[in-house]
Amino acid sequence: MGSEAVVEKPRRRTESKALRRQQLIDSTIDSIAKRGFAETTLADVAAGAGLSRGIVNFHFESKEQLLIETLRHLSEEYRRNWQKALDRAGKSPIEGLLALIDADFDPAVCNRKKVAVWYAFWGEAKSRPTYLKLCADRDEAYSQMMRAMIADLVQEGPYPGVDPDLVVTGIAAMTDGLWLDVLLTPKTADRKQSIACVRLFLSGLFPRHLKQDGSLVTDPERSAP
Amino acid sequence: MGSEAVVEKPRRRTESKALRRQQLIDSTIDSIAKRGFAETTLADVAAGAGLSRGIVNFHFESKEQLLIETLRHLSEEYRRNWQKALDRAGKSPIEGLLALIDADFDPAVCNRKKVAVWYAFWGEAKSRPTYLKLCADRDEAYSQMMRAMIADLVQEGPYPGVDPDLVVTGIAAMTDGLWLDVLLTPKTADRKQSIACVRLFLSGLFPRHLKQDGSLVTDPERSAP
Amino acid sequence: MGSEAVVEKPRRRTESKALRRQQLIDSTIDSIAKRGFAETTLADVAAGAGLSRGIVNFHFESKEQLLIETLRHLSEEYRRNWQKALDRAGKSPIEGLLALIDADFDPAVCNRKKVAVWYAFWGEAKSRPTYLKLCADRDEAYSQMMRAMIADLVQEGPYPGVDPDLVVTGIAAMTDGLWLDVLLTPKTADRKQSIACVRLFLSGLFPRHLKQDGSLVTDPERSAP
Amino acid sequence: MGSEAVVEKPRRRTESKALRRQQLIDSTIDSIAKRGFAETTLADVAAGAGLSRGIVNFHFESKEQLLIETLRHLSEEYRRNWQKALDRAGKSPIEGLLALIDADFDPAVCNRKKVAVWYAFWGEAKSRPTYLKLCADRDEAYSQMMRAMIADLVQEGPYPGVDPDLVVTGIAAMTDGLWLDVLLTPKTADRKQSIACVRLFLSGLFPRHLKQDGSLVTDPERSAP
DNA sequence: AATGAATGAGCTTTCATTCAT
DNA sequence: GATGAATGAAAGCTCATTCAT
Repeated sequence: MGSEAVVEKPRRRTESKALRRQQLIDSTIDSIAKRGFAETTLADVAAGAGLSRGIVNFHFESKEQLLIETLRHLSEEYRRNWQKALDRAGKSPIEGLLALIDADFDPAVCNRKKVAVWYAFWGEAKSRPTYLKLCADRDEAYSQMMRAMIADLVQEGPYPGVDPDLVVTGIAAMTDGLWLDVLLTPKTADRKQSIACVRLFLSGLFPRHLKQDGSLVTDPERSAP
Repeated sequence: MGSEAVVEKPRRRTESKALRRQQLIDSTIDSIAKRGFAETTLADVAAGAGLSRGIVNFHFESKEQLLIETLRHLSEEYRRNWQKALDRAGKSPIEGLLALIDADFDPAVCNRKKVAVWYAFWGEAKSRPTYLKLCADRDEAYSQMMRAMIADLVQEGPYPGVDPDLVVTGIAAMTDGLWLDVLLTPKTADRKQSIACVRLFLSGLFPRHLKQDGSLVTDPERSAP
Repeated sequence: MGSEAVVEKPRRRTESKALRRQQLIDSTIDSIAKRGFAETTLADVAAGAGLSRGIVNFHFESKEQLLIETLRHLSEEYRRNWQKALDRAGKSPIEGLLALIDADFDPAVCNRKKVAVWYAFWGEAKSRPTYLKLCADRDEAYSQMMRAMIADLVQEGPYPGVDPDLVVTGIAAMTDGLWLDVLLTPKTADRKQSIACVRLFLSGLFPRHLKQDGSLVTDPERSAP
Repeated sequence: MGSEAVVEKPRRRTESKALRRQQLIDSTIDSIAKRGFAETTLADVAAGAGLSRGIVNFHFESKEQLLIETLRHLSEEYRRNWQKALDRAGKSPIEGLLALIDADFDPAVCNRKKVAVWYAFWGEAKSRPTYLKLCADRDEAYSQMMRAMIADLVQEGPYPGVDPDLVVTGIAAMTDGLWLDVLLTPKTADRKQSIACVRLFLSGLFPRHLKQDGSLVTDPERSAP
């Protein structure tokens, strides 16, 4: 993580196209994180992958196409990460919700390099419709999945008067904003604190499921008060 | 707001330096919002301001300096906006807090153009230390001010077990994330809903001050429960 | 003729070298006619022949060599065309001359595609000595053959004061110029008119052999005046 | 003629735009004649004009635009040349016609450099609609002007049975073809011979005006036969 | 014999910066 | 102060050529 792709051994000239594309996407992510979006050149990307200058236009149509594929890759990786977390989590809504939140701060997706790249794409989204669409789609997939979960939780509570849509919007927003802290103040932002932060706010809304310290309310307790 | 700067009348060749600088900064904001950070050129900026090509290097040291001044201007505008809101607000912590939140979604600072530019700078922050510093400072100023307010609120509650730092982090994060919605899904994100969203989460933490529907608890009620 | 070479059936990997070379030359002619000389790439040529990218450098030394062979092929085809016409023509000088002129506007050599390619090579001739030589040789072969024919005609007339060399130069020039009309104004230039044009000019010089309407003077008439 | 533009003196940085454009067009003509169309790069053109690399895209939109303007310039120069010749010529049709033919072989327009460039453009005409249009227009202007002249001559003769359109086509074609000789065999092609060639063919069609040796028939003679 | 991934030189183009006016 | 022509470095991209397979 964070280092330029290094050529360990003189690699065979012909590798599978998919592998080459992945190498180039990885190098693109490295470069955007390191140099920024505006300063990333195809020469940087090629050099980072230990390949020759013309390679990108060979495997991708253009620089723009490479960037789009990079964003697509990032999106896919993000989606797979929370999907996997959900698969592993307990069946109850609150367990699923917490798994999802943990996943958002999993070092695999939430590290300074990846976050920097996400912000780079968001930063260009307004002026590039394709990015806008891909970013909006990512959020939409995440939100849809979480909405059902929160709705169940509200019913289970029950928590009358809590609008699930508003909760989803808030959690998703808080996550993105906490990522910004990872980017801007990496010293003070850390996984544990970020998760605690989200749980604190949730505990206020869902006291029958979550204590203020972020720990889960066990069923016997819940039935009691 | 939102349109390229237009030259209404043949302006006098000699205007004050400050005015020229402001014109160029405004045009820079317009261009970043319209074309994106990476695609903004000095020619665009000059043309947007109705001025000649060489003008930027005359009034600013370089393109980089113009961008830095633009970010500084944006930061300053943001700070003045919440400062003004605070000055106008009631003296109690909860009133101040709500005023602050409202200010964050004031159309003057939270519109798609300005938000796009903020994200553009955040997107470049990792690779440009100066931006990083300016962005972190903006957040720090905001957080410091809010921290005192939340601390008072927690004491006033009292809300034992609520960590003011965590609350500040969460609100600030949620705000930034809600801005992203303005950028990515302008159709569905609006001021009223954003404010409602933040208040909902606050109501969970500070029930003696804020009802779930986001309205203020009046003092007599509070003394009751 | 006129369309890109199409691969009808999965061809055997091993075809005779000569056939491959011919395929590539045909594809080169198609590409130059379609895209122009400057825009013709080896990838175009290979794709047009339904073959792989590296093929040209395999069957020809280089792109330049392919182009030279293409010009050579064109020259050869042109020469064979008038040769064949002469073989078929009557033995008299005027019959030979008319056969030659007809041959120059035979659709096999004088169609918009082929003419475009000829002009493409002429267009590059000044800066490429090899092209210059090949083009000059083509003209020389044609002129030499025609010179003898005209000389006979002049003697047969007799047409004292008509310089055969000048006549040859003029006819050859008119032919090339009429080809340009095929290239530039294909709508109005056609075989019949082109032939009529050349014959009109010849009728003025050789009135004992050719009438103003382009038809042949029969022997009995000729003896008369 | 024929040599690269040379920088005689350290020229002032700011020259009129028109002058710069002309310099670049001249350099383009030099380069196409020297290196050919396909091998002419903007770097060559800029260097030939003694200017910096980026200059062409500054004064012309693109390379293609420069080439189009070059062709336009060439066309204009050609038209002005025969126009001027006509203005100077005697009023009679035959005098005008001969002046026109002389003009076509005037060293100002018919020299190896210029002819090479004309052929370069003709060589690319099929695949570039703009060139095609410009070239066709050039021919059309020339033909229209000459058609009237020939029609008068035919009437004056009278030369019943001579189709003026066919004569115009033939003369124009012969001219273009004789230019090709200047390009391909500069040693043997010269102004005097080219003019003699055209006149020879005309003398056959218009014997009351032109003798076989190319000299003019004086009026008294004409009335005689 | 044939393929097509890979190379890298060189192209057009862009653009921050300079500077004579 | 302000202009905009000019510069030249560096970008994205093209493509002839090479070569492992």
